[in-house]
Amino acid sequence: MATMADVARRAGVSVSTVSYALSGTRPISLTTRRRIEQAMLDLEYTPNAFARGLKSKRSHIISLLLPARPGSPQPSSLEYILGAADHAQRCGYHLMLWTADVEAVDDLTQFAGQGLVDGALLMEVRPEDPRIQVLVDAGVPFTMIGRNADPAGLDFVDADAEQTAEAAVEHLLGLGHRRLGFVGGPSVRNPVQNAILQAVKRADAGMNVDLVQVEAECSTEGGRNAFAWLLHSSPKITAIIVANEQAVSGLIRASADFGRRIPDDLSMMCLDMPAHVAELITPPMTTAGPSAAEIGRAAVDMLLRRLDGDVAPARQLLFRGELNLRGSCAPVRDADHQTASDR
Amino acid sequence: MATMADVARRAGVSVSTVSYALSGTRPISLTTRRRIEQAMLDLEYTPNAFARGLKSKRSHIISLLLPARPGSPQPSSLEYILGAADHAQRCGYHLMLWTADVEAVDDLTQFAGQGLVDGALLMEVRPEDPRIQVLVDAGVPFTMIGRNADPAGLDFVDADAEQTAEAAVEHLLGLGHRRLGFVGGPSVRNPVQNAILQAVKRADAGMNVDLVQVEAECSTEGGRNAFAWLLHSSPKITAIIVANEQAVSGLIRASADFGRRIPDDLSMMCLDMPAHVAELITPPMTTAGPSAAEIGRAAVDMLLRRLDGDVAPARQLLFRGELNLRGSCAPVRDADHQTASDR
DNA sequence: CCGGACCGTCGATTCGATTCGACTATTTCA
DNA sequence: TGAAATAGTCGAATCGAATCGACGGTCCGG
Repeated sequence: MATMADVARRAGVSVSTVSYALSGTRPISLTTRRRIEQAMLDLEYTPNAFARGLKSKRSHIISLLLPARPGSPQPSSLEYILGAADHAQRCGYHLMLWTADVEAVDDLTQFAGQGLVDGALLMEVRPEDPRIQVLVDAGVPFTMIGRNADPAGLDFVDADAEQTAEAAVEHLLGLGHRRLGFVGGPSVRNPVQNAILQAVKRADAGMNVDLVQVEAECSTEGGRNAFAWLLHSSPKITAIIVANEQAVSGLIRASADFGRRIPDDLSMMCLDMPAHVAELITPPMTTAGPSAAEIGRAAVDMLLRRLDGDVAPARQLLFRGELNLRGSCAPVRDADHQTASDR
Repeated sequence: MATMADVARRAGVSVSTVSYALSGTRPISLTTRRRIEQAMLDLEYTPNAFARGLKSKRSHIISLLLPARPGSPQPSSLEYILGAADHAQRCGYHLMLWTADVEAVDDLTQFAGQGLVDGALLMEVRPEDPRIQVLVDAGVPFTMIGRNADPAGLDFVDADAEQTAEAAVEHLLGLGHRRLGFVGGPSVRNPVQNAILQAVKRADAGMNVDLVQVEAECSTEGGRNAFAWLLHSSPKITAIIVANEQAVSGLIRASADFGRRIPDDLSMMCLDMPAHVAELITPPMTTAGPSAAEIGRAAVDMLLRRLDGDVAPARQLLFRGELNLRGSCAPVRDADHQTASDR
């Protein structure tokens, strides 16, 4: 309510002096500073965000671009959001949510053009993501959480898909599994899918590993279908790696329907699933992947550095995915090696 | 980038004319309007949010106050957030996240004083919630999602705890259960807990229903402890109603440890758990409660109405909780009536 | 045919903070 | 001792849009 002019009047100085006292841009004598501070306290003065933003071209607001149809939420999104929001706040920034679809280019253009936000965090980045060009054109600095097909020259934070895939594959091979399945999401050219393939190839030193990959829709039904397909293409399958949170329920349900007990008959592991969700599953789901909250925080850090004038070449940060062993993976049973096709 | 002055120059009119053309506040001739629109297109003009906010005292930003320690997120929060964000956006508003703790009164005071937001949505409202006074003092209109101890005169949207409790209790009694348990959260004076108690009392027409209530911490461990306590105080218990998402994993785990199969030996039902989470559990969890996304939307609606100058007395909206029957509740077995104490 | 009601437009002021140039008083150094 | 640097403060311009009062022109009714 109170304005700078009010404070100035009460402290018996000019408006500019108050401003300098607040920002520290120019030296102010101790006595004057004290009077001003007292006046600010008395009047409960809070600088007006708009006036400040108008003149200084800095809003201290960053936005989180999260294309999300409400109704089919990914639980892990929440971790990113909270991780980012919390950290941004600690750094003196506000976090604004932008949920419009990836394709809503015009809306985004307008949003970016308003000058409301200092920068943006991009989530659910697609290989060819139209939002990137919009932000570049509008001159809004941004950091991606995930990455597009050609991220050269762009800042991003992402899970280390190669390393995570390797850890996951290694674990299952170590348990004796040789016939693996992979369930991905519907996104084109999922980097994780590729990473798994590579990891299997690399590890496959005469082990004769079999890998079947399938893309599932993000729903229980999608998971069911994926499971049926997997079993159809590789009846002797003993372990499944899932990179699609929303399909897990269907996979579990279907595996029960097909009479495959987890982990006795079938091991299952999910990538990038939050711990509290994994704990809910019976048996508790073994997972692999970095902490979403931490990635969110790192993305904020990276963005804020740019806002502070960092002109270094594009920074790209990968997060190691830890393996969280719970109860959904078990050593392969010997019987499976011989006769696993007759169920 | 382009300003109103640029547009005015290009269209050969004055700044004020452009402004009137944009807002429609005063009549503008068709030919002039067209020239202006063309100029705006040519220059890709977007009104500056700060200048607009400074002059008009309206930011078209609302904030969502969601005290959340990242690390222990409630999956249902995400539904509220996305429901609210999406709807706000549709209504031409931006949604800003504020994650500071309920007790961080000073931070909130400053935030509210900045004039950045037109209004606020309050989540995780406590019986005695200091944020309420802060917002009232700052003159920031707000709507609560949930309610405090004395919500008279305040706008809120909430689940209809009485009705939901009644539906839940009725369902279990209908299945023959007479020894019930209730697991609540750590919040003081949880209205749901009370509602359950009342519902049991009301329904108890000589049925001789037994109800044991316990508060659990929001964690797997909390759920485990609650289960042990429940079993200790009421060994013959056959059904549990849970109003604490984060304790469910512990309850499930403990019930397995104690050899109680769900739903054969023990029925379990969770209030206000999102469908996609309930589907993950084995067996799929029966739930009761309204749609979080819908509540989020309704809260936005209510708030925006106030921002549009609605001066009606406080609006208070309760949402019916639908029962979603999945697989975690079953008819009580007759044996339980006679000898359920000897496990 | 003249006065008032409207229409369409413009100039000037305002919102509240930032910042540049200028000015005074004091200090520093050659 | 005089020139230059420094500390401390002020006034005024500025950011970009909203809005009020005013003004010339058109139209209508009496």
